[in-house]
Amino acid sequence: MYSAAVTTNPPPDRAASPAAERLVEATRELLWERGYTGTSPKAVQQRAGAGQGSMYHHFAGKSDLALAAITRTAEELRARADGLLSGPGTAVERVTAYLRRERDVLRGCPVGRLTQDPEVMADPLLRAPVEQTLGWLRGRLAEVLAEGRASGELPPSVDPSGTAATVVAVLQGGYVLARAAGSPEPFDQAVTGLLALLSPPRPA
Amino acid sequence: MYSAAVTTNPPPDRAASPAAERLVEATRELLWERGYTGTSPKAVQQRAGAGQGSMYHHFAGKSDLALAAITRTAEELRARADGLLSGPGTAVERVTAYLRRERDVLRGCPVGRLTQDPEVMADPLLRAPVEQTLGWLRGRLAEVLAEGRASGELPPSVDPSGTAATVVAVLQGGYVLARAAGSPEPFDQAVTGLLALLSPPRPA
DNA sequence: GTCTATACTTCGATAGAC
DNA sequence: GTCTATCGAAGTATAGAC
Repeated sequence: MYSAAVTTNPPPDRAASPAAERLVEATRELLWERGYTGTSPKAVQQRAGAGQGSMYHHFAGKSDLALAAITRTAEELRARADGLLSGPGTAVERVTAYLRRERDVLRGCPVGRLTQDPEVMADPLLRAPVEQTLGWLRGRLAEVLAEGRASGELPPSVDPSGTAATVVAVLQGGYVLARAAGSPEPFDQAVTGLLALLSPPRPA
Repeated sequence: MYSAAVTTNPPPDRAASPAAERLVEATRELLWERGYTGTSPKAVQQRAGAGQGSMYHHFAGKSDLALAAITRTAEELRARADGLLSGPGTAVERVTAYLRRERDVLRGCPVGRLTQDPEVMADPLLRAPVEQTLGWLRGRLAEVLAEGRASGELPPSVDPSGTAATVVAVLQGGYVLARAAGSPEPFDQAVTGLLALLSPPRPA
């Protein structure tokens, strides 16, 4: 019941016009790179190649633009994750595929990043997609891990909910370590370390 | 060799005067709460109860103040972690103590947070303490995990470096999940899930 | 050491012409 | 729909008096 139903809908009405569309995309990029506080309307306009008037015609203001951007980013993340977690393979294979999927590690997670922005977290409208997306991801992973336990791939000692939180935390924290180190290496180490714990080399 | 040598030195010269000291503390708090971009000199002055002139007398500017604040925060984190990791108990007990230590989960990690601030990461002076602290933490944890493997507490399949990255990532990512959820619960779940994987209930 | 005054820029938004 | 003009506030500092 947690699963997809993610038909590739056309983007929301907001992006009906080309200018609005470019504004949303520019905002998505800037929120990812600089966060909400670090992103000014002017910077968005410049990256989008749109003028002041155009921006305020299509959007009520900075937070309205951010809402459109965050909503779309959250939907994308969810669709991508669900594609792998609901794909072919055993439970452990699917979790592994998700953990090992190609990532622009040094850029970090465009959703998790927003978590560090007090202005985003203080606004219920902006915060909702962040909370929901990460909540959904934990839930979906818990389902897959529960499958793995039921099928005997994973030992009964594996608690699906807890382990799901561990898995997502390793990803989110892996990004932090990678950025601190200026290298994707710690991210890969963290993932490898987790997988070694999850499916150890056939103990007696 | 990674271990302490952390004598409780008096704070750096910077904080010799009471005003400078209050400015550094105010900056530490604000960096934690709002990040570098979100922290203005004026806000620092107000929280410190110091005037414009006072601040610019003691510090060259915003980034100089931030350097003093970040340096101190990094030193504190390291001292606290080392206290637990070099304390009494078996290797797994010490790692567990570190993972379970009391934390203000919703506030997150004052060092890991800076990782999301492009202005901090772009400045080598500000970035260095972040990189070093998290690097040191991974190294120190790897040492403790290696002890645990040598003593038979942990299976030979546990790679110290990788697992150390996993442990730190779970903490950093746990903060992210907690902030997203608005509750410490996912953090605790992630830690519990990790510990269950690290020391499973006596398999055959 | 600390204060006040001043300066210049950017932020986030509105107004009204086209 | 988009442009330019304008606005009041805040950001980040410098200058010089006390």
